[in-house]
Amino acid sequence: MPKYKAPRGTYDILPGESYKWQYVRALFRQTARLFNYREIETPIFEDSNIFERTVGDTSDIVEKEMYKFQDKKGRIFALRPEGTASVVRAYIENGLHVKNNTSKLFYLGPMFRYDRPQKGRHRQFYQYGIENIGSVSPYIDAEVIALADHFLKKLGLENYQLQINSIGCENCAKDYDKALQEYFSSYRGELCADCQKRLDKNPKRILDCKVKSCQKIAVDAPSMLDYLDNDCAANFQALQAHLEEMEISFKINHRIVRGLDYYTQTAFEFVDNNLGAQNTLIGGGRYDGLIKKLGGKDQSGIGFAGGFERLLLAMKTEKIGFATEDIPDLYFVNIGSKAQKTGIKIMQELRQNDVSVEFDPDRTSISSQMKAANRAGAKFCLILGEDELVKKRVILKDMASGVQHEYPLDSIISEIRNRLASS
RNA sequence: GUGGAUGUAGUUCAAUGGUAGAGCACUGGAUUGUGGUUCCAGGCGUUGUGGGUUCAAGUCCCAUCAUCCACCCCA
Repeated sequence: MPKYKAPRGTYDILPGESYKWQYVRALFRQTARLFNYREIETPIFEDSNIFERTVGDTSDIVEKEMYKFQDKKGRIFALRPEGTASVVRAYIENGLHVKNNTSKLFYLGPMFRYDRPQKGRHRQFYQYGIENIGSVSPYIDAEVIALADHFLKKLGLENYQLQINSIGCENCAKDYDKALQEYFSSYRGELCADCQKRLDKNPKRILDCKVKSCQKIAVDAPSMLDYLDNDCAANFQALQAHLEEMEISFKINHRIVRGLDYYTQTAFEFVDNNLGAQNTLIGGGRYDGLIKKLGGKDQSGIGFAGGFERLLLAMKTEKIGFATEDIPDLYFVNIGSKAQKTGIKIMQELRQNDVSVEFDPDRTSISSQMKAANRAGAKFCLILGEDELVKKRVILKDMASGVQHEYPLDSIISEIRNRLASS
């Protein structure tokens, strides 16, 4: 019936939900700070080349999911489909490497992909993520994972699993792709149509296929882990050792293939199987060529990103509570216009003293004002009528207990402040 | 991009092709100076939109848009 609706795949975060978002965002910021990451905000649109050159121009994201548009000068921009490329661009452009050898950055905000909406998937969705640029130490891989794990635990989630893999450096990956192509070629006719395409374009994806006949064939496919060179293998071993030191449980899943082209070596996912088809809570990995590709020094980086929607879904299925919804401290109930005048002055003063006050001038009867106070969840009611005005007193009522007392007008502010402080 | 299901009041849902209804929520009152319980009263909403079939369409058909779920992809 409404004339206008939110665009497909987008949605409004309404007051009944927004406090949950505040809560998870605050928790992520806190967690990032524990590990000394600092917040960065980048534009939500960028030169589309930034994504096309890094995410991979054969990936679905740039092939069909980007919101691209031209501005009045004909420049081609894209709404950011992910965060890493933008952060790295900002890192290079602002010379952040000069200040420190390594940069530890986190971000949060909306991302955009022209996808078919489904559970846990939207066209405008909200991600949080971190990037650690400049270090090649596998300890950092472990610490990045630890941060993600810490965050999920802090939220109270329990039903997730960490899966790790190494997809090797560029050289290992090449050898491995070749090996896969050799292996799967002999089964070409038995693979599904999609996998036949994947065989030429991106053979690793066959390992991920959900078609049963493909899975059967994939069981005996060569493992990436056998194709890692000495460095990559050592790093992967070191990562596992660090995770064990940190007592973070994980599972090696050599079928993790991150979708974005820039990933190398460490790849990991936090998966929650109660979420439905879109079950990746957090995904991340190391990206070695990315910084150079965007015009920076030959540095390495590692990071992850997670979707807030899926986080909220997981919290819902695990029945985890949030910090309470915002409610007013006080509701002002007035009877008569004279009382209202005095009340307005008191409210002004209360708000200047950090007391939140609600008042509805459209409600006249005291009964209806009390009802509204109750519904708003106010802790106290301030009741002011003609009688009190004459006595220069006001009534303060505790809504939970129903107990009320009169106080002199000139002491009410401090009385309320004391009562709120002790409640 | 593909497939399936679904679109009726703010919301959750009813209505053998024949005058569009209920619960919850909301507003007012009972209580003209006191909330939560209770009772009473208050509902035209282009039945998502546009066509078509029919004497007659919320109901059947087509298209379109949207939602949900899955494929795909990914956070």
